[in-house]
Amino acid sequence: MYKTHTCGELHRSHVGQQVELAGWVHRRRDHGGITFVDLRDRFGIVQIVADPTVSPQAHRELEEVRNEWVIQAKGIVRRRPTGSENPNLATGEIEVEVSEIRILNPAKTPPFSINKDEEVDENTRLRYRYLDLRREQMSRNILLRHQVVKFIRDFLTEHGFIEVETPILFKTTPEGARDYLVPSRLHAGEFYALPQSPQQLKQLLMVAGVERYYQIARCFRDEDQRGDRQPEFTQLDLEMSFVEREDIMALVEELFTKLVAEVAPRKRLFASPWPRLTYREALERFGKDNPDLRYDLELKNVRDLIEGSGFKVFEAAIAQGGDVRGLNAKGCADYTRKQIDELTEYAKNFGAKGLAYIALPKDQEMRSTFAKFLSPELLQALMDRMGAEPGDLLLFVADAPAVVFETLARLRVLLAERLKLADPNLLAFCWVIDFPFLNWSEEEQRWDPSHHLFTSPMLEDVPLLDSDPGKARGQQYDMVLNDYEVGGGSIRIHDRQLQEKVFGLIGLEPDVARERFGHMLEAFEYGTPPHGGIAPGIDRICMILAGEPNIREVIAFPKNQAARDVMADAPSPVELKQLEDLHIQVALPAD
RNA sequence: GGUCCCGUGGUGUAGCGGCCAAACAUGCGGCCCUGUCAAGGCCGAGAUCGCGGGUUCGAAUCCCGUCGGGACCGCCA
Repeated sequence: MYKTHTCGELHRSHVGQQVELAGWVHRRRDHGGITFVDLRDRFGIVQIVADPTVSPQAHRELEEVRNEWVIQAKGIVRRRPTGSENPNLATGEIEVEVSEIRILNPAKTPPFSINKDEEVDENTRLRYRYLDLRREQMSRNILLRHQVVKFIRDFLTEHGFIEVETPILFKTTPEGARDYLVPSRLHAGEFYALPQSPQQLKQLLMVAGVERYYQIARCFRDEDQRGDRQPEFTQLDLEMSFVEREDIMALVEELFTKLVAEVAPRKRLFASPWPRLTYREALERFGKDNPDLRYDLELKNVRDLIEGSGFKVFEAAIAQGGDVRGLNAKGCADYTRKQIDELTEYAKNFGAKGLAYIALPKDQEMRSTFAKFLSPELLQALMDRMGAEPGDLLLFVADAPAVVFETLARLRVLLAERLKLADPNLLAFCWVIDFPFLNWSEEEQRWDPSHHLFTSPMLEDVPLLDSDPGKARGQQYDMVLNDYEVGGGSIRIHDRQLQEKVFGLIGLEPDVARERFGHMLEAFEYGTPPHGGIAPGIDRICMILAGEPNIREVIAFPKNQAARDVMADAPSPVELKQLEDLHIQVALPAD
């Protein structure tokens, strides 16, 4: 070993000890006569002192040394002279008086500073990710991620789970996201697919009698990127046999409640036990099924109040089966026309034709897009419904229900951001349950599973699959945290007949279903336990626990928005020979 | 496929028609300095303003295109 101690562990109890340290030069302060170097390793920073009268060799070597050089230092730990302790440093009570310095590897000046927490262009950070990861914030994030995964592994192991690896080379499932394909050398014209999740495999492990499975599983989806989406990402994939919805939810709730206390003690839970919302309730109150519960700003249905008011915009929407709902932007009555226009423009992105509003300034006259239809009684009724008082701004959307929900949900998030309503130290976990089992897809003209095609309907709703499939509820549950869906799961179908029925409902021809999922159907005939599971997203959870704005900050080597690794420059062209081995011809787009 | 935003020394910013062959901070190089810890002092090097075209007497600044990056929509069972 190059070191007897880590930089971070040294303490006044080590005073008098001869130590050997190795690490990176974090900073160097050359006073001419005496030189200080902050030596950094993963565990912390310690000050080493080179006094030319004690060791001319060490002092001379440190004259050469620059930031990020890798060095080894031998010396004696001693208390710092009184008055020169550094309370900002964990090791600030002591220092190491060096007797010998060995330069292990010099370093070029890095393209950005490692020892300072300053904004750097992300492209540059990604090109030099190995340097970026040396920076305190990134190394903290990577450590946090390790602690999260470690906690999960320990917790689940204690609860009788075993981690089983599943294949990365598997089979295409065209009904989900776009697959990443891997050509087969041995089977010309055939392809493996990288798993979008180990869904089928974990169910087959239940058939195999594993009963309690988990995996820190890499998943792959070839879709466009977002701040919370990468082409490859990591899920805690988990499955249990002989359980019902409640069992999974209780387990996961306990897991993450304890995890937060352990690895993010400075964060507070918004509510424990976690609130549960039905899908319908989430929609009614927040406009979406992954609501941020950290603040109120709830949607209110005002259709019954407004019906018959004579305001054409509202009446027309209602006549077409639409809704009228609103939000109370507390204290925003002084928004200018321009600010409201901005909100309106934003709302139009989501299909709303416009925004109706009532501004209620204190000491001034009310302003409204539909003032002349607002009788004193109607105004009062609206204010009562919206919980409004002078100073507030009421915003309304009248449209098809889906548009109303989407628009108001977006406005709610936007306003909360502007009004700083969301406490960044709060973790608002909640469950959303009772999802519709199927959603009607307009463009495909058929039913789509709202979760995935192995999700079980509520057993009491199975008869509805024949009579009124849209009314059936699924045994699905989503885990939501601060405006993000961080996990989804369900009780699965474990019966071949029911599975085939669902395949039929979503328009999978029996022969296609057998070709793609024959192994599942067959397995279900060999004694399959009732089972279910969930798959929380590790990246998103770490991102929120770390307080980061995107998932790339908690992934050591992420891809950029164009799904490129800018450090290694992947993807890249390959040798013709490689393509020939794989029986692949490249057909580039014409232009 | 679409919408919006950004691109100025190594890094982060300022400048947004002439005062700019570009300013500030930091970093970098040299010299001085024995108790600093974002050490300090002095000196110095470093950008044809992403690229191409256009408008103009004059462009970092305005326009068009292009490339790169980011946010979002579509997409993500």
